[in-house]
Amino acid sequence: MKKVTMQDVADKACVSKSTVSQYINNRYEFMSETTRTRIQKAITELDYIPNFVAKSLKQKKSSTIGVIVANILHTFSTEIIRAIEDACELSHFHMFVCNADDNPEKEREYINMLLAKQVDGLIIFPTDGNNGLYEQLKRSNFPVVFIDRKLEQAIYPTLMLDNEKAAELAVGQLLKKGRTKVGAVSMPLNLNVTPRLERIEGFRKALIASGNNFNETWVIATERTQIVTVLEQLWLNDDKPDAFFATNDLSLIELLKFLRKRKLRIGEDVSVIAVDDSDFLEIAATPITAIKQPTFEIGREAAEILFELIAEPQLQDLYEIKRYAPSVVERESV
Amino acid sequence: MKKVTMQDVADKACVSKSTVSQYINNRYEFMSETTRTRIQKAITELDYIPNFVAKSLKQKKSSTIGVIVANILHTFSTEIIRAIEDACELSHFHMFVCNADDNPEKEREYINMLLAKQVDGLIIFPTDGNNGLYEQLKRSNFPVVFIDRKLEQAIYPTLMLDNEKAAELAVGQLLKKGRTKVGAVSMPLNLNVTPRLERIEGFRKALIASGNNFNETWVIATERTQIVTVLEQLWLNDDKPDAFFATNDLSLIELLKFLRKRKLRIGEDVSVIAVDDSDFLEIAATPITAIKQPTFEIGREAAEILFELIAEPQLQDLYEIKRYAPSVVERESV
DNA sequence: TGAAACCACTAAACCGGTTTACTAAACCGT
DNA sequence: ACGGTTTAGTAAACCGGTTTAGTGGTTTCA
Repeated sequence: MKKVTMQDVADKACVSKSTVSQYINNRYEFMSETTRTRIQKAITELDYIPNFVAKSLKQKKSSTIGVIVANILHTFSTEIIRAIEDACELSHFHMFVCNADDNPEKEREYINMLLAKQVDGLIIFPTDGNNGLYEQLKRSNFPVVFIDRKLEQAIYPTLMLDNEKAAELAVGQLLKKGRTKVGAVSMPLNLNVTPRLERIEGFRKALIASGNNFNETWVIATERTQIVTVLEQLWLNDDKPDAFFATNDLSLIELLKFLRKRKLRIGEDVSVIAVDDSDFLEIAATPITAIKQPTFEIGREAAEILFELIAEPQLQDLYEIKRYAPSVVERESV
Repeated sequence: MKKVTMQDVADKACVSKSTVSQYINNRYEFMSETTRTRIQKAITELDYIPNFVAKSLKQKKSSTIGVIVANILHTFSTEIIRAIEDACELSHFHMFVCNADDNPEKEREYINMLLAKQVDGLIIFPTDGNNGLYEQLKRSNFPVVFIDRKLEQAIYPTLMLDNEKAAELAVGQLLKKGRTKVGAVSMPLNLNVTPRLERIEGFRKALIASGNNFNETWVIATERTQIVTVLEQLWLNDDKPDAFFATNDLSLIELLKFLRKRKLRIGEDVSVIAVDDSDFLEIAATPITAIKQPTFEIGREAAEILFELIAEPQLQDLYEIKRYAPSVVERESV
C-alpha cells in the first residue's frame, strides 16, 4: 500500500499542503473552523501519519538524542537508560541506545552513525580512545554530556560518582566490623576507565589513612572470566583477605561465585561490600551490603543538561565535572 | 559550525554532486582514478559525514527497525534485545528500543512514533489492546514480527516459548522431589498476557495429569508489589504449599523475598523453580533451579525473519506461530 | 472613499541526498 | 571519415515535509 502524504491530505481536504502543515503543527491562528474540520476529517479517513524524516531534513533537527553506554550488562547502565528515557518523554525527545561493549572502535562507529542520523546531542559513557573525535565534536559545537568516566581534559559536562568517597565508605564499613585484611575485585585497570581507577585508588588511600596495610596482591583486577581463577590462586596462599570490596556488580557476581564454590560464609568467613545496588543483592546467599549510586538522578540530570545544551549550544563552555554522593545500603554481608 | 554537505564536497573536488553520491555508494564503474582520489581527499579534509536523514527520505527506507518490549525490567527482554542487536549489526540495520511498560496506550504511541520515523519493520512484544492497529499494519503490508505473546488471530510471524511444556517441566521437577502441595506465583492474569496464562494453564494440566490436586488458592497472580502481602495471608492458613512455580523472574524475586522474611529454607521447607534464567540465580541463598528460554535464538530468529519480510513484504502471508523448547537448568532449590 | 490592516490561505523555494536521463568526448571498426 | 559504442560525468527532478513571501478579499477607520 502506498504511503499517504501530506499532499494526499491536502487534495482530499481541498486545501494546500501549506495549510495542512500549519494544521499539523497546531498553528491555528488564521484558520477557519471549517478548514480545520475538513483537514481533520481527511487525516483520519486516510490514516495519515506525518513523515518525521522529511520534517527532520527541513528543520535540521531530529528531536532525537543518542546514548552510548560503555557496557549495557551493568545494572548501572540500564538504570541510567531508564532515567534518561523518562526525561526524554517529558521533553518530547526520542532516544537511540547503543552499546559500545567497552570497545573504542565500536564507540566511534556508533558516534558517526548517530551523527549521520542527525541526532541533536549525545550522552556518552566514554571509552578511552576517541579523544580526538570528542575534540572534533567540541570544535563543531556539538552538544555532548559525559557520564561515569572522565577525560584528562574536561571539555564537556561530566557527571560521575564520587568514587573515592564510595571506596572510603566501603572500607569504613568493613573496618567497622573489625576486618583488617581487605582485598578488592575489579575489572581490568589497564583501560584507563576512571571509575575503576578511582575506586581502587580511593580504596588504597582509605586503607592507608586508617592505619591498615594495603596489600597489592589482594587486588584482583582482571577480565570477568578470569576473576574466579585468580581468586583460586590467591587462596592457595596462607595469608588471605577476610573481606572484599567489589568495584561493580559484575565483579561482585564472580566473587560470590567463588565464595560459594569454596563454601565460605559471607559476612562470617569473609565480609563483602560492592558498588552498585540491585534487587538481586537482596536475595543473595547473604544479602549483600552495597554502595548505591544515585543512578536515577545522574541519568535525569544528564538528559536535562543535554537538552539545555541543545537549546543553547553556546552554553558549551559551562562544562564542569559534577560529582554525586554515594550512599550505603546496609544488609548482612559485612 | 555549519554542517558540511555533499555539495561542499563536490565544489571542493570540482565535480558534481551526483558524482560524489556515486562515490559514497561505491559505484565506481565509470569513475577515473583521479576523480576518486580528489573526492576522497575533499571528504577527509572537510570531515564530511553523509546525512542519513536525506538519504532515508529519498530512498523511502531507513535501515532501522523498531523493537517494542512489553517490560524492559525482565531479564528475558534484555537478553532478546542483545540478540537482536547482534543480528542488526550483521545485516547493517539500526535499532530503536522502546519500553511499553505493559501499557497498550504507550505501545500505540511508540508504534506511531516509529512509523513516523519511517522504520522499515517492527518487532513487538504485544500488549493486549492494539489489535486494531496491528490489523491496520497488516493491511498496509508493513513488516512485523511478534515475540513472546500471541493474538487470538495470528496475523504475523510469532515466536514464543512452549509455555505449557515449560510448566510441565517445572512441575515434573517438583514432583520428582516428592512435593505434592504445589503453588504458583505470577503477575496478574487479567491482562490476557499469553505466557502467564499458558504457564498457569500448563501448570494446572500438569498437576492434574500427574494425579495431584490443583489448588486454586495457591495460585498467587497479582501485582508485583502485592505478591509478598498475598503470600503472607496464604501463610496464615494451615494448609500451605511446600513448593512454588514462579512464572517469571520478577515474581521469583518477590517469592524469594517472602521466603527469606519467613526464614523458610529453600529446597528444604519449600522447593522453588522459575521460568527465566539469570546469572543472579546462581548466587541466590540457594541457587535457584530454572526453566531457561532460548532467548538468544528467539531474538536472532525474530530479527532474521523481520529482515526477510522487509526484503520481500509479500512473504507476509507465511506467518506461523513458532514454539521454542524450554530446558531445565538444575540447581539446588527444588 | 481610499489606504491600511487584517484574514485565510497558497505557491514555491528549500532541506541534502539519490536517481534518471542526458551529454560530450574518446575510442573503434570499416 | 563516419556512425556506433563506451566512458566519465552532469543537470535536474524527486523524496515529503517546512517556511517565506505573497495574494486576493474583507474590514476598519480617518
